[in-house]
Amino acid sequence: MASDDNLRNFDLSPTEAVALQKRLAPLVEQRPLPAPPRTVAGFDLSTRDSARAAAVVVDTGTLETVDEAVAELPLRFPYVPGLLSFREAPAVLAAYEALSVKPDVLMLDGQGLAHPRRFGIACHVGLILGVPSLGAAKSPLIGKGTVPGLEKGELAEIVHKGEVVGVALRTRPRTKPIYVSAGHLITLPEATDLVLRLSPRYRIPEPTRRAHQLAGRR
DNA sequence: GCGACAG
DNA sequence: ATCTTGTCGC
Repeated sequence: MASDDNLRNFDLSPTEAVALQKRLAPLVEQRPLPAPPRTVAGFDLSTRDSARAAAVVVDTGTLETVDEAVAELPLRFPYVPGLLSFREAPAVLAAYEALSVKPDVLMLDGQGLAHPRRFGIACHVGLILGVPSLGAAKSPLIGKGTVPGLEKGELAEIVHKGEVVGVALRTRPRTKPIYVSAGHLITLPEATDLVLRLSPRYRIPEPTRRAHQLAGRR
């Protein structure tokens, strides 16, 4: 149908991409997960001439990797802050399709609602797939001055235009925080809890760490 | 108008 | 993201 064609359209100019974000942002929903998630898939990619995306599905209870996949696609959009999904989402979606085990939640390396137009890559991918998603970024796009306490688990809300759009979360003591925000079909508290539980030892949550390793460089 | 700016 | 070895600190 026509709506599906719109959602999957990445053949746009930066100006058109911004317009599309404004049109799709209202469709993103923040709501509780239907049930406690058993699996979370982390996505990451390495880029050169083409983009190599990797997806790793992790069991939230044991932290074991239960499935993984990679996909390679040519890069067709430049890196523009605020428009990351138009560059990375095609490869991420291909990696998702290649998975045998479909995850309960998607963890993207970037922002969700903590975005100037409330439409970071986690919102975009989650909306396209209709699957709960969250953004766990290594640096902020908005909310730069938000600093949480130094102990693991401490957080500080990222407020933008009067709204709490995410949190800066300390996943490791005295180490730079991870910026968490809801993508689609999940709440911020749920996203924050998941990221923390999936970061038992390192700053970067396990799903993302493993996907980063798998995407590797060539 | 001048900076800032996920990966 | 990518270019790149050793090194300081918990």
